[in-house]
Amino acid sequence: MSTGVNLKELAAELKLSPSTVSRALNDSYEISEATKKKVVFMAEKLNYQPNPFARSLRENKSKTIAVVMPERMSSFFAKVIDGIEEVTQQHGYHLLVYSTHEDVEREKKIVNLLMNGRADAIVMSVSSQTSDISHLARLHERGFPLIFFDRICSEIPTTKFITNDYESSYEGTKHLIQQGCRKIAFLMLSKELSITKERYRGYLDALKAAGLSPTPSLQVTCAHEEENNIEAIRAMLMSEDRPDGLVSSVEKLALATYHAVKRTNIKIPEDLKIISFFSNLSIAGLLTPSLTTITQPAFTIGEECAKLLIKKLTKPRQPDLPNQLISIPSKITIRSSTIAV
Amino acid sequence: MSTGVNLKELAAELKLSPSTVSRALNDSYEISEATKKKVVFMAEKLNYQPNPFARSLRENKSKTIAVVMPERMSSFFAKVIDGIEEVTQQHGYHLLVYSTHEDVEREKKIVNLLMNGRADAIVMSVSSQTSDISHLARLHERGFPLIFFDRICSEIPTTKFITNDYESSYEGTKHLIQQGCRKIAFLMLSKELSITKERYRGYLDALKAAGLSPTPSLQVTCAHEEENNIEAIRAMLMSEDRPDGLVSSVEKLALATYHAVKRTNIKIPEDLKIISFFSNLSIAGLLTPSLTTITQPAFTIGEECAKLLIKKLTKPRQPDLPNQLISIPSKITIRSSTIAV
DNA sequence: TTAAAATACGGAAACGTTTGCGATATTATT
DNA sequence: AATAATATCGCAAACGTTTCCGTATTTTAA
Repeated sequence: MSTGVNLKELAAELKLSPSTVSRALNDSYEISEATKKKVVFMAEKLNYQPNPFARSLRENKSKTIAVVMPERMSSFFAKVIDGIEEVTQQHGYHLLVYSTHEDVEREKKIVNLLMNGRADAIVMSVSSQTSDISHLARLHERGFPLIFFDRICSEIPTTKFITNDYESSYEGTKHLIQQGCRKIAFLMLSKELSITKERYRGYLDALKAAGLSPTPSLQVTCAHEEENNIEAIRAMLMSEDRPDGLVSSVEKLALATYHAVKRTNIKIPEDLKIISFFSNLSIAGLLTPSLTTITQPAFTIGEECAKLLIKKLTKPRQPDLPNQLISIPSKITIRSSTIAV
Repeated sequence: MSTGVNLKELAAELKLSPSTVSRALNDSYEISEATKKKVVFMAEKLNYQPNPFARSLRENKSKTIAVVMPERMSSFFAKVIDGIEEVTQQHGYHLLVYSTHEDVEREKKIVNLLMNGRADAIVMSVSSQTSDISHLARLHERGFPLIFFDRICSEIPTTKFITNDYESSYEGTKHLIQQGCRKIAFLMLSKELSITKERYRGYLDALKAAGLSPTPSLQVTCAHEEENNIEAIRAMLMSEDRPDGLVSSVEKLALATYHAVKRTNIKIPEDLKIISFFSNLSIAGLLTPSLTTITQPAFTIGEECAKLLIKKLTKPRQPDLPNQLISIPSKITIRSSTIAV
């Protein structure tokens, strides 16, 4: 595979030195307008493309951002990356995308590989297994630009973008209560996850505010394997203490719940009302009955992550990413799954 | 941001020359086992990470593969990338991922950027707008490794991975006919797309084989905007010549059809039977009624693309990617949406 | 015992950029 | 008119690897 002409060849063609050509292409003040024109014209003509690795080596930056997330087949993460790409592409940045598949070991391997400077920054959402955060701490201590979104790592003092997990969960639970629910289940992934902690807290506080007490058996922690989740949820739905309402803290568990319900004779919303954090709006409306959702601003979260990073990476003397938690509110859309009958 | 030690510093620490250390780490036969041990040990101790750009510059390869696809929020493409990542990660390759959002201009920009060698190969599925393929032809003429999947570009003589589009569509249409359908609609994206051409051909041939003639007004070409698609489909479903069966050539149009049907009093499968190319199996079972699907082997397609590329890129003297069309069969799963009543 | 071959390592060039510094020619200043 | 300032460009180093080549030492062959 032959890459096209390089700087030296372009310079030879112009009877100029490589340094002059380089400066001309980078619009340096040291070069006259006349030669700039000539250089740019010839560069176009020969379709000169600067070698990205030579440039990266020299400038010690890659114009690349790495995105590390737990899974690819999730409309939430897909939208976040779309948002990131939207702004990074405008600034000529490239995206390395990695999926950990909820596996910490894979996450560690990826993060360690990224320490060699292949990317200028990392924006990530941690895996549900992540409890040991030494790999992330090391990254940050080295001064590597690191941003978290959604599933954050609060111990690491950097910028994190989330939605208002607590409030949304509180409001969602409150909505169920207002619709007459008294025994409300809560579905979550690992309890270590920042989002489950916050959403669980909102759920509990809403119960308490209504004078309800949580039922431990109705709080089920799920895993990666869908079929197992469906069965666990079905068992819970059919138990003695069966719930009349359910809050799912993530999209996939709402789908698992619909599957579980299909295996019973439970009726939604008559016997069970459901609300879930959910990003795939098109699907939410197609479920039967349509699902009341807490919609995270996925695309915006991605955009904001990228904007901050681009600023940090392109402006000359930027400080470290501040230790702040930026919350962008979700929106609750009431559909049939929580309509009182 | 401080990257760790480099080769020179590591060599100094060991009182060896950089060349020796480099060879030791690359397990060269010129280095004694004793010093290899010492070098590897010290490298581990100092956490030496080779600079990827220096290596890329020198070796003229990036250990990176670019994936270019039309959209990210599609379970099919997500699964394909998962498949690609599964094998590339095992070989230490990285993935640059780009979404064209079905926009040719964006596709061209991305492809042209990729010509500078930032990636060692491209695996792509073209946008629905792509009719001018000069950017892809140029890429291939330069000897750049290029693989197509799903939405291929048949004019370019390289390897393409698809599913058995024609046969699956033929069988799917035949299934509708067997269930009693006589007026069968066909939904597609751009007619330029390889997949619509093949799937449309299968549809037509199945009609012909059954002695049915296609109705032009039942063949609707959709676009990017979901709401427009829904309305176009609804209009078609409510027209004089309303269909009693429907084949959707892509997943998103099946969802649009369910939305359209919700706005009418049409009953599935009583009034209308539906089959679609569809990858999100979990969702297919949750639709009401559950959707009969033609499931493409998305993950496998990704794996096969990656395997071929890895072989081409890592083995010493590999020939160019052969001009071949590799078909991996889809699987039809019959669900309620096509059950005769 | 001596020449040849194998072993183990170092020096330096090369990959393609960017940039500090020096050099020349041109213009402005006094 | 002599000097200083400015404009424009080239030389060479540097980024961190890999690898060609040379060299010194040791081993093998005759």
